[in-house]
Amino acid sequence: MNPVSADHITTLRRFNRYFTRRIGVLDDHYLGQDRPLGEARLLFEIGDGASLRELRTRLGLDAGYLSRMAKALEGQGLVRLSAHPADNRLRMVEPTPAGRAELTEQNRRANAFAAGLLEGLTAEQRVELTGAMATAQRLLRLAAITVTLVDGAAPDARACLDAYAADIDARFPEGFDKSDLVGPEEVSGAAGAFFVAYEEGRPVGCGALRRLEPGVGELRHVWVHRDARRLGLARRLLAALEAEATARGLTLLRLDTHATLTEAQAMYRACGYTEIPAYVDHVYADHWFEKRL
Amino acid sequence: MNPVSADHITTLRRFNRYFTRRIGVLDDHYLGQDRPLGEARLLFEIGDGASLRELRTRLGLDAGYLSRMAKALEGQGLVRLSAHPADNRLRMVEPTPAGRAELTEQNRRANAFAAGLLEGLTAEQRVELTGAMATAQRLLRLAAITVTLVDGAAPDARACLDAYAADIDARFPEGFDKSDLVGPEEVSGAAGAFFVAYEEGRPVGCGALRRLEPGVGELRHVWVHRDARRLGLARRLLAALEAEATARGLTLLRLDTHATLTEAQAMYRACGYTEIPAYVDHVYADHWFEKRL
DNA sequence: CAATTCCTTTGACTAAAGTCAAAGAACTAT
DNA sequence: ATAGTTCTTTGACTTTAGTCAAAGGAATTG
Repeated sequence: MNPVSADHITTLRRFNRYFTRRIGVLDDHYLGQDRPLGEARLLFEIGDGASLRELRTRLGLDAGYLSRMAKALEGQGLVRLSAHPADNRLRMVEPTPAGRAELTEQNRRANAFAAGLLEGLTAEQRVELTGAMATAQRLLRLAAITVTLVDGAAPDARACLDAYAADIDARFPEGFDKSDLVGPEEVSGAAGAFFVAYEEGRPVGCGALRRLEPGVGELRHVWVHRDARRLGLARRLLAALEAEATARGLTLLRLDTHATLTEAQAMYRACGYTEIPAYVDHVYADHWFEKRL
Repeated sequence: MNPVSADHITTLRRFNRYFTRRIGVLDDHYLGQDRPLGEARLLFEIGDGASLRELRTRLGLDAGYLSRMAKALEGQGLVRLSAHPADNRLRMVEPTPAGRAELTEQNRRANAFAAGLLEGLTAEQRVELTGAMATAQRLLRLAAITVTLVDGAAPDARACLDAYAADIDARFPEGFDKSDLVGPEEVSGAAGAFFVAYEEGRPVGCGALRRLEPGVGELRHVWVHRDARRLGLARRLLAALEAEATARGLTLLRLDTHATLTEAQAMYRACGYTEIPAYVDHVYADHWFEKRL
């Protein structure tokens, strides 16, 4: 990793200070106008309903503390507590109509606050500001995503492949059959490698490397979760796969893809892959690429 | 004011939520590693020294609460309390060497945290991210600045003019004499107008409009505080002055400026002012502009 | 089916954050 | 010089946020 310049650190910290002081803190204040911030946040996080367990992990709260806050909200008539239909240990929390009304009001206030911030700007400046925020958020998210080598049989790996299969099943006119996915043994140990991208603990992307023949590898199942697209994550995955291939002494990488996946093809081209004739006959493939490492 | 689009509000709120959750909160956590957050923040805010009164307004704290926290920090040997030399009601707080050491450590941690955030990005992405943050901050600041009409004799107006005079005294090779400033009566009532730009309660810019002759006005002393430059504030001031001139039935605005103030000249040109021959003989003027409203 | 794990509740605390009002010393304006 | 204002301190509180451990019912696992 190249070292981080002091200028960048200063800019980030200055922005952070300014932003949290001016906006973050104020926003919190608006959120919990009449009730403790903890309760207001909890109500917000409950949204359309959730289990206590989910809330506990999402907000990082103590179980006892959460239990009491939920009871307090129930006492105020804002939420209803019930047992989970399938697992009686879990408790479900749902907003009542009064709770929903409060959420709507929270929302209205937050919107008014945001609108107030933008009001002093011209239309072009608003576009510039929101554009800059979107850019910053995209890059902050990308920076927080880690790409790790996992075993091909790991639950996260299989979960990614299932999600991948569901995604392309919906995209290919002919559908997609899961039997076409690589088996765990094809992407483990000497045979290959499997990478999973994690964002805040959840798998949001994957990519597999498989040995085709001596010196030649194949990339398969490069996939990014719908919510994590347009961040530049596919390129990160590709870079990890290529580095792994190089480390394994492979000098040529091949891959096949489907005509409908035009963005994928564009990305492969942009990353130095060139289209080649079919190197293998494959049900779902109609474009083939390779890159010399 | 044109209405704020819902898309912009959504983007801003989404960014706000993501940012405060991911960075703001964490940063606070790092700041107050071994001591209560309140004390850590107070120490940070004390910096190289401040009065309790200043801290109270800056942090918005209760006087009693602040007094106790300051005493707690003193008890830990981190700050020294003393009376203000000129005003014995005020108490000054200064960090001791131990306090400074703690600040340095706070700083180190915050830097490490910021560096960690940027680490996963390539050099170009870091430039893009910090650029976007700088843009966002600039526009958020601009949005928070209000331009108000004040009396030419108001203390804020005179304070701005004094700062303006000091600024250009340092820039003009021949210096600048304060007697050249407009008098309060020239920019009040029917004779003229005076605008002050405020950022979080402090005056950070000004501009004066003076009636020259029927239908013709003159702009004078358009100034922006050093800390508030490059935000686009001068244009805002100009817009306010022009709107006022229009409201007063003026159809032509004139102004003079000095050869050394090249950015000012560029701005006037960009805002539709055209250079004209001298309309008045004036010590500090060697360029003249006008604009038809 | 017994042991273990999971999830929530309850009791018993603590620390931090903040509020309010009274009082007193120091300055300011008239 | 006096009245009013400003700033800080102190006492006496309250609320919020959070921790820890014990306990019990419900699922899971060997």
